[in-house]
Amino acid sequence: MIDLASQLSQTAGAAFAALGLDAGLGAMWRSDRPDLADFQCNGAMAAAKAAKTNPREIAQGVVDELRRSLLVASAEVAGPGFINVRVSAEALGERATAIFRDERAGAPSAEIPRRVVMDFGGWNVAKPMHIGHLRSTIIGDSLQRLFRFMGDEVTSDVHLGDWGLQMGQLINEVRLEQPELSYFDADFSGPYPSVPPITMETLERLYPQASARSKTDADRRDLDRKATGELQAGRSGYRALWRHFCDVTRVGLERECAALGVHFDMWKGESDAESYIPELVDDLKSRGIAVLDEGAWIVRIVREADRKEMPPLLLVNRDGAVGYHATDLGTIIDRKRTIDPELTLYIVDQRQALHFEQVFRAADMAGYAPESALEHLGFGTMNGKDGKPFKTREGGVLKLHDLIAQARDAASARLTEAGIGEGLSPEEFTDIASKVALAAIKFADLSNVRTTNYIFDLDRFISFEGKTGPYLLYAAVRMKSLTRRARAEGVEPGAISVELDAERGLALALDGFTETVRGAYARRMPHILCDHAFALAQAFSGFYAAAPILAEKDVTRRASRLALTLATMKQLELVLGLIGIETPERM
RNA sequence: GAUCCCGUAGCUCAACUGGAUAGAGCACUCGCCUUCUAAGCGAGCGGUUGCAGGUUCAAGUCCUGCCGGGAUCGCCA
Repeated sequence: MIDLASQLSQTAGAAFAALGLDAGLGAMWRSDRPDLADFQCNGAMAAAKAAKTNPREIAQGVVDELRRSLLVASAEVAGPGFINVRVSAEALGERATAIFRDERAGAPSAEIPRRVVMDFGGWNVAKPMHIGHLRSTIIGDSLQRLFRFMGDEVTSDVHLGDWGLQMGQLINEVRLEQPELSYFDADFSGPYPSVPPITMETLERLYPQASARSKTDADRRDLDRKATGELQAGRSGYRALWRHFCDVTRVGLERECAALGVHFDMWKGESDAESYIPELVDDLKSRGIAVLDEGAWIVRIVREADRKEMPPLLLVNRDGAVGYHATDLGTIIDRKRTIDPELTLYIVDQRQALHFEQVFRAADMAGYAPESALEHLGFGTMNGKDGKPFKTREGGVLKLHDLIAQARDAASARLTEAGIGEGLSPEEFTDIASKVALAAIKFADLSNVRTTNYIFDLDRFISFEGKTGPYLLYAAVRMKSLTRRARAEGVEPGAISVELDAERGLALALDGFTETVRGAYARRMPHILCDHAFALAQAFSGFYAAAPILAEKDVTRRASRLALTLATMKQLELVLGLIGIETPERM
């Protein structure tokens, strides 16, 4: 299953090679001048620069070769040495037909499947999921779907923040409010009560309090550090209380995950690295990788080539407690022994870039994992219209739960307004509204380039027109409707032949899926998938408006258009699946 | 202070490894529902890519300086 661009690249590459030049110069891609060409190649100019010859001459040689290809309807040299190619209608029709028959609708597979771990570090115990957490969850989910689709063996780990200072802060905050709890007894050894002494609501209230006090009050901070150290050292009552924090939080997070349609293979946390910490510390100390400095054990990771300051990795602080540097290293050891991944991806806020740089270097120095097998996939933050971290009108953070609820309400209102709800059962109505809402949210977020900050605009997130998730669903639903009708009327699909401009555009869009998937996979960029989905839906909408499909009288042509529709539907559902969007049957 | 990222149409965002006339959506102005879902389609309007230099046949993209915004910089994660 080779896409047109690759086939053309091979032909052009061979022509370059025949001239004694690098075959890679023959790379062709969709032209950004659709008025002039379907595909273009710029290699002649680069080649001429290196060889100090005339680029148009080289280009002409390649063009002569391209013209022999059955794919090519026309090929010519333009401007300083651009090579412009138009593919034949026959080639486009065959390619579209092949996509129609292909289970993967033209998508490539990984050449060598790998074991891949995806770490979604970002959620914390006791903190509710707010819209700031949307990105790691949605981006990570899209990537795990994409990597699996490519054939990799993916293990996703939610990797909760459950082991740091915030645990000591919470313990002390609970102690302030409920000092009578037996968990604080030094000799606590009681059974772990089935009813937690705190609820998620309590935790959500206590956490900001605790954090604020710890920040402003040095004495309190010392107590929090001490409690954290004791928790990590195994103090029984603290462990029991901590376990409650984790359990209560997890129930809430799983609910949000279900609402978002996101799945994790493992619900591990920083604390799961605990058993590896002693040997990790010993190992690094004994090999002289960790050194004592100002009472703390650190790993110096500076390199000569560094231009920026590289603070050392803090392995054990002067109170004997470990932070997330150590737990991340411990987790690397854990994964090495249990999964032995060839690649680990950390889908975590861009602001953690330095942290991961430190951890990766240390892991490499210690021989736990080569730096090349560890990748931090940072993402930008969501800002408000003022460019600062997003706040609600009341000044608080918008909870993910509330965002989803608002989107569902908006979707329900839109469905009712369009009169869709009348013939549907309440269940189906709710299901459709939910799918529309999720599509709106996910697409609005994922269509931004992963690495940059962007402005969160609620209206845009739940809007249903233009370049939005619901637009894509609408296109898919039209295709499904046609499919149902075709089945009912007994119309069969046939070989695709490309006649109209709209059909040509749609066939070219379908062909681009191969490169889309390859690019999104290589760069770990879901927005590339979004762009393709939109371009495909747009091309289909144009086709739908321009050409009768089942209403077409000519039987062969009708069969071709139905096949084109089915191919598009399959590919659109595939790509939507990769960004975590489900399509309803009607809307 | 040091380092890194960002600055593209009124607004929100694209632009693959440097390629041709910088593309979408929203908003605004027109036109299109007696045939397959108008959450749609077609057309128009809208740009000195923050500023000034430089490299190149070619710069939104690379280099230098400046302006504006953000992030990070060992005991919080």
